[in-house]
Amino acid sequence: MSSHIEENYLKAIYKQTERNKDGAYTNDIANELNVKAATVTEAFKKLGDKGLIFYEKYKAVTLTDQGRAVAVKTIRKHRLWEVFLVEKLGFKWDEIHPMAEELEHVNFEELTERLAKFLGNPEFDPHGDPIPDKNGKFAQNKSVKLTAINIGKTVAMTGIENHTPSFLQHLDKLGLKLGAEITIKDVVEFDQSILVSVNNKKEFYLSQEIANNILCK
Amino acid sequence: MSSHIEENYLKAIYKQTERNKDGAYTNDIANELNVKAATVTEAFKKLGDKGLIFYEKYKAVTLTDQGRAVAVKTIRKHRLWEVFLVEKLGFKWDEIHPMAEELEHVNFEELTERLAKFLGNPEFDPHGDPIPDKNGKFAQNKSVKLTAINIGKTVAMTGIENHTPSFLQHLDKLGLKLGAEITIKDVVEFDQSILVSVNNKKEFYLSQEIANNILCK
DNA sequence: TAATAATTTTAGGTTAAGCTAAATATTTAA
DNA sequence: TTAAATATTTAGCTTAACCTAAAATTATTA
Ligand SMILES: [Mn+2]
Ligand SMILES: [Mn+2]
Ligand SMILES: [Mn+2]
Ligand SMILES: [Mn+2]
Repeated sequence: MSSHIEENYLKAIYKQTERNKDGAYTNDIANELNVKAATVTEAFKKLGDKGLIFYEKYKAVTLTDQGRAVAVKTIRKHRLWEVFLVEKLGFKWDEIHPMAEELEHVNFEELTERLAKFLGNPEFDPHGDPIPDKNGKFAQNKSVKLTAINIGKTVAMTGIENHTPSFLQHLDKLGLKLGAEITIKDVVEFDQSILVSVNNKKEFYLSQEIANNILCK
Repeated sequence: MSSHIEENYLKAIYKQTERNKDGAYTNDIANELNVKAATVTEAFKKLGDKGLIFYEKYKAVTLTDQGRAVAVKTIRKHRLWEVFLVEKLGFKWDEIHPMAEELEHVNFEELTERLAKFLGNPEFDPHGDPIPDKNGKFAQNKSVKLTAINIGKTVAMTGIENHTPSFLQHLDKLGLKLGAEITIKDVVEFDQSILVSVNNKKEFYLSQEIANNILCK
């Protein structure tokens, strides 16, 4: 299994396990990576043989320490390149994911570490996601969903839980970027949408669906 | 044929054709890419079918316009990343080739063009090799080999014809980097080695072998 | 120019990573 | 608690990119 492909499987398993700590099911990964379930079963067998995941037929898989290390390193590379693309090359946050998806597979430890230093050892990527350090440690960010904030409170936007370009572009249009000060003005009982003001300026309604995908603290 | 592999073949054919305008022979490419001759024959057939090279059995192959465009774009990406690695990340010129060899295959036109701009649209890479512009045009650099310079003349070092780490490291040790002012003090009749001074300071002998791999103007 | 050497191609095989269709196992719901 | 639905695995195929060994072609040299 080429390292490129291996890294994509391990990263997908890592992310799925973050959502559901049982682990990752065949279908989860098939959907994430746009391959068929049968293909994933084969991949699971090989990753199991290599000691990168725990695999038992019909059970959700989880990462071994070794597998997790590969996944976390890949995430580190991905997020560092995303910072590079935004901070140095001026891309917008909705444009960078596909490029980082390729750059993350260039494997030279010295390159990664020098890139990190060049960027000032950032702790968060342009989407507010934490960048693990070279030992695999993530900065703790105890953010909560915007839907959990009470009326009257003001919070700072720290991240998002949906990375699709359409969601990101919509946030841009609303002036909602990382660091924005959001005040909860009201909650509509009928549909749970919320009335917010941003940086004490613009005021508008956000659907529950949107508010659920915004993290803050 | 994955684009990654295709680009490596086309780049190798391009470079070989620069050396020998007949084109590239099966064995040339097999040696360059560390694969067997039979593998190259197969690749030639596929590249021929795709309209990227002109292939006739037992003849040297040459690039079509389309194939040349891919090769030149790959060279552009390679050399831009080399500039990045040296100028921004502080790598030395003997360390960068393997990393650029991977980075060159990340294919997003906008990324390449923004990288170029970020680097100040450089015309030469850290080895003095010209970087084609986005239309595939190379800056003309009419450099000549150091062995072609007469006694008494002073020239500026502009490039090299050998990119091995050991050669590059040796040049470093001698203080010979791009831009260095080299004065030809003497030519030894016995072995054609030359006595040079660098930046009017150090003076030493260079074997013909070495002098042949140094370009200047 | 004929024999030898070198190069290239062909034939046949392997491995990785994907696929579809069918078989099997697990989960859900009547 | 069985039947139906869903999920996973197995079996068998395909394609790309490599390989070795043998055959064919081209180039060199005696
Ligand atoms: Mn990826
Ligand atoms: Mn991100
Ligand atoms: Mn390459
Ligand atoms: Mn170079």
